Amino acid sequence: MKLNKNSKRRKELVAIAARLFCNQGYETTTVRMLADAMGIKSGSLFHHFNDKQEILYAVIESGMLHAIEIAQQALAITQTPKKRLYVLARAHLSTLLEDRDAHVVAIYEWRSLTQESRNLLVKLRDAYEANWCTVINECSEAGLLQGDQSLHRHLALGALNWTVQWYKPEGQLNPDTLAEVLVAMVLREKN
Amino acid sequence: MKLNKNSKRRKELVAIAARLFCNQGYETTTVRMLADAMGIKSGSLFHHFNDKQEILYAVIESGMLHAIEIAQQALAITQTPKKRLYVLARAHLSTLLEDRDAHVVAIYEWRSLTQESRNLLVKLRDAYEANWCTVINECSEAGLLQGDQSLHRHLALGALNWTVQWYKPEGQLNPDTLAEVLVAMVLREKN
DNA sequence: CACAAAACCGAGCAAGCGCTAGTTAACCTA
DNA sequence: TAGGTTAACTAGCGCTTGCTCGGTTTTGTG
Repeated sequence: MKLNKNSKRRKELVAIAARLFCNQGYETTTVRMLADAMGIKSGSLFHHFNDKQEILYAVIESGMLHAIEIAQQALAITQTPKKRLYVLARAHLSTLLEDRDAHVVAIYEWRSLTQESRNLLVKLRDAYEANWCTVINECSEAGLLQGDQSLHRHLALGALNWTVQWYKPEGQLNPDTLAEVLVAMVLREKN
Repeated sequence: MKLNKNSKRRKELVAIAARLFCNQGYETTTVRMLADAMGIKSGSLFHHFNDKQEILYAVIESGMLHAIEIAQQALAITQTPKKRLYVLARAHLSTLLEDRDAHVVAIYEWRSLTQESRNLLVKLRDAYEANWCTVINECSEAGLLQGDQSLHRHLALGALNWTVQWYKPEGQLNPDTLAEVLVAMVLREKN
């Protein structure tokens, strides 16, 4: 049995699975729950995916691919180091908000992936974080920040990723301002 | 059947459960695995806990109670706002390292708690975060930082909590320095 | 040393789990 | 309209899960 990984139907199912995995967790979401939400019977699920873990993989992969795309686009049209740091942070927030389900799942359900799946996704994550390495290095060379670059990167990404725990886009704080504050924090500028 | 919540044996079991929940996740850790690691049979587990979820609750509660204790101690003997921010960050890192298992579980397995358990633990979390509210307000009144205090708190706690993802205490970076960098970041000071 | 309390054992139940097998129905294309 | 492809269905297998319960052993104490 071979599956069509790019089928339109499959993409719909992945989005539905992302929602359930995000809300209830991977392990507590049964294939029957997934099938119900998809409007099919549980057996039919395995026409689209080889097993349950493959659905989890597909959810996380889709979120990461989209994140990489958005970040590359933002950096391609931006020149100065400080602005590049800003658009990267802003892009990070965008993906965190747009594909919130997928990214929450990536953070919380990582350990339910097989080792093989993890290895593949680590490559995607590294490809994404390479953007951060580049931009932080640019800021460093421009004299905008001092010290351990990987430490700056980890602290910045930590502060950003933690926003899924508390940030509500319908509140007073908008993502643009949030990204600005984060840049000011990393570059030690009053704002 | 009434259980002794403060029994010594129970505390040992909670520490063992924390380790398993941290390494494999709550849902994928079976009561049989727990019992094995504890050196008893699965049925005997329910002599100490009413149900599996109660073990999860006990793990998280113990971590939070310890964190509150450490933070209070650190603040009790420290005066100036900047130093208080430092010792609070340093205490946060200490608990994150000493009770790593419990805190990882608190972050990742929150959703497996019953609503009732969550409500109880939210009170503990609020009690802990009240320290951060206080100290950040002190820094603000001393003119050390400007702007939205809760935003500063969320970004700082995010950067700190994310350390469980990457920080290895056996590496070059020691916790003291890490806490210093974090304070500098929050207060926008070069370091 | 008696005896209550605490800790543990061993067997197993009822429910739910991921997944499979075999089949049917709708749709496209030659 | 025949043949193939895709997507869905029904039914249920084999196993694991959290948890129960009656009985037994160990431990602490007056």
